[in-house]
Amino acid sequence: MSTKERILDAALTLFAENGYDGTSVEQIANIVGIKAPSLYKHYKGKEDILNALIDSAEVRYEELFGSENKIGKLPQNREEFIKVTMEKLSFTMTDPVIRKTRMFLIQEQFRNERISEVTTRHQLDGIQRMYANILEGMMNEGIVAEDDPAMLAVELTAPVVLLIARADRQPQYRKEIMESIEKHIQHFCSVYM
Amino acid sequence: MSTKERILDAALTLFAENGYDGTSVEQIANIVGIKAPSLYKHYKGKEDILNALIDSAEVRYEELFGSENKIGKLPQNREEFIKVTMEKLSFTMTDPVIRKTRMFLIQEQFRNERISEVTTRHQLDGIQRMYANILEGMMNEGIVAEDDPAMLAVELTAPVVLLIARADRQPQYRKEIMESIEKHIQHFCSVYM
DNA sequence: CTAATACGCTAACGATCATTAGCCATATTA
DNA sequence: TAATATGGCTAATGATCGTTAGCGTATTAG
Repeated sequence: MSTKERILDAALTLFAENGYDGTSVEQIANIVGIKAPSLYKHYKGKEDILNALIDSAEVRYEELFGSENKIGKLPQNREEFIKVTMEKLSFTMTDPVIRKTRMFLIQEQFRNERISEVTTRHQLDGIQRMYANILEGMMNEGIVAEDDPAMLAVELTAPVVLLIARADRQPQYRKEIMESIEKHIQHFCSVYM
Repeated sequence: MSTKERILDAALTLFAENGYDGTSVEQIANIVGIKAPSLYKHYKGKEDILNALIDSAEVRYEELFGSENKIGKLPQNREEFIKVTMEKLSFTMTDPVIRKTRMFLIQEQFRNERISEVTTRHQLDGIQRMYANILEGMMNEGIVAEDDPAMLAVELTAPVVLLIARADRQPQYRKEIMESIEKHIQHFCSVYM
């Protein structure tokens, strides 16, 4: 990894942990293993690092939820749907970069309009559009009862997003939270499938 | 309002807007109309103000969701339930103190364990326990189909909480978000009532 | 081979931060 | 009425912040 990338990586870790204002340029440099002024050979300043991080958050959002339904082929029944969904969520929940990006965005969401928008996409639009696609496909195949797919996607994803946010906040309850998520998905399926 | 209260009030406004680390003691003093050092006649330091704010957030949580179902008498039908719920949500969404408390907590949720817990109560446990009570009551009276009340409360409140958070982030969409909330509640009722 | 670029370093800058010391006027209490 | 407490003020402190200047070395380009 290049120094420039390692700076971004360190900044993401620290911003997620302590927020932008709670992180000093020196702390970032420390993790990278250089002195603070050397950092300015790679970025114009602290704000520049912040913007680069938002850029990479946008890219990651595209990778996760972007353009087409990235879940592979459509689940063919309730059990398969639950299995695939839980796997994807478990990954989202534990992958360090995704997790840090989420924590970083949530803390800085009021800082400027761009972060507000990215946060909304991360927390709402992205996942919901993805599941709206999946559910619509399953409706067409008669696996899911006919309904507004966008609406159903909200009902499915909102509790999950909130519970994942709680796991970020209180990682000591990760196991129980994972069970709550599964319980919710089971309930969702029992109502709509 | 006493100076001590006005300091808390100013701090809440600034912490909600710029976060704890993004707010200086001088800014707080400016709003109150005193000089920064005078502030130390009322609080030991900045951290002390933070703790007092968390205290008052806990009190507010108790007032909003605490002990008993505070929604008054049980709604007797679907229309009444929607009306009462929308009123309560509209208040929660726009009341300045509640809104600022929410924004403050969300930004500082990773700062320490106490804030983590209060945030969880504010965002999850509080509202959900309240609606679990209401829904259970309505089940007993045969208005709502028999089900796990806690589960149903999650399905009802999670999308609402997420959408309110979005309204905090992007107030320019408040109207559309309010409509989304109503649409979701209608959908919820059409499924379970 | 030489010039230029990239990237590390130290030293130092001014700005801002939270906080303390100490002074003074007013209000409260003994 | 005297003593004390309250709550404002100015001045100043040391710490930390982000950032710049400028130097040296190694790599790259012409």
